[in-house]
Amino acid sequence: MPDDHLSTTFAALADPTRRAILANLIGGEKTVTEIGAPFDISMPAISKHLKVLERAGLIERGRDAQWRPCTLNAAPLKDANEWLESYREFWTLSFDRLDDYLKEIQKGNPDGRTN
Amino acid sequence: MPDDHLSTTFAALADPTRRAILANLIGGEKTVTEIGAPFDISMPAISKHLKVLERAGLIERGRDAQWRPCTLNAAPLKDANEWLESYREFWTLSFDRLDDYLKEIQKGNPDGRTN
DNA sequence: TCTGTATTTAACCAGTTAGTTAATTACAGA
DNA sequence: TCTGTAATTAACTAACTGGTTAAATACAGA
Repeated sequence: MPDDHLSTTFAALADPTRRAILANLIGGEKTVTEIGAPFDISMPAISKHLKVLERAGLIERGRDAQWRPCTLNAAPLKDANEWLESYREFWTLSFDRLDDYLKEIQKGNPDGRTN
Repeated sequence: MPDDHLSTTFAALADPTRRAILANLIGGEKTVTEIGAPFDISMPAISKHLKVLERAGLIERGRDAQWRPCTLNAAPLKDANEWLESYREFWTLSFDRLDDYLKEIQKGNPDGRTN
């Protein structure tokens, strides 16, 4: 995995377990055990996922006795969102649009415009 | 890499070469050779990147004699964008906000609110 | 200081990724 | 049909990923 900021963020998001962890942290600070509870994998596996999220800057880890509470840091998602944003005009223009276009023709609107 | 839709999309985006290829296709249809030209890697390597992008549904490939023109299909980015969108309220609330908060206190606004 | 709980590290494994070079396929045109 | 160009496939390699189990570390409290 290349080590630039955006690549690290997208790579961290390319795993459903990690996305679920982030979603879970929306509810606020959680310990590692709490984070791991919903998943059917070992604690070391959770620990590794947390390390990936931490390296991507998507979580922060505190210290409270033997607990290491994690909190969400969504800041890197802002950059990811900005990257995606420049494609916004294209995702409406893709297949969906073509679909609409074809449906429009079938309805007897020969120039295919919906507005 | 897990094979769910969103994971495949994010994984495809987790590489700067592939993101650059997509950015390049904003300019319209391109052949494989044209796509590869800016990069210092072999054609087979480009071919593999295109296969990853195709599997993620981010490009489509046509046929014109011995050329295989590629076009951007941004549709999968819409889902990625929607996933990110649910974190929007949090990325303003993270470190940046904390920064603002600290600056606000220093300016002598004891309750740290900007509004 | 001993015990129990929370978490990480070490060592390992199977599968994937991103790249390589060499060979192959697909096609247009002389 | 032969030649040149476009692109993919094959075979290989090194590094990374996501998981495992077993061991180590860090801490609170009796």
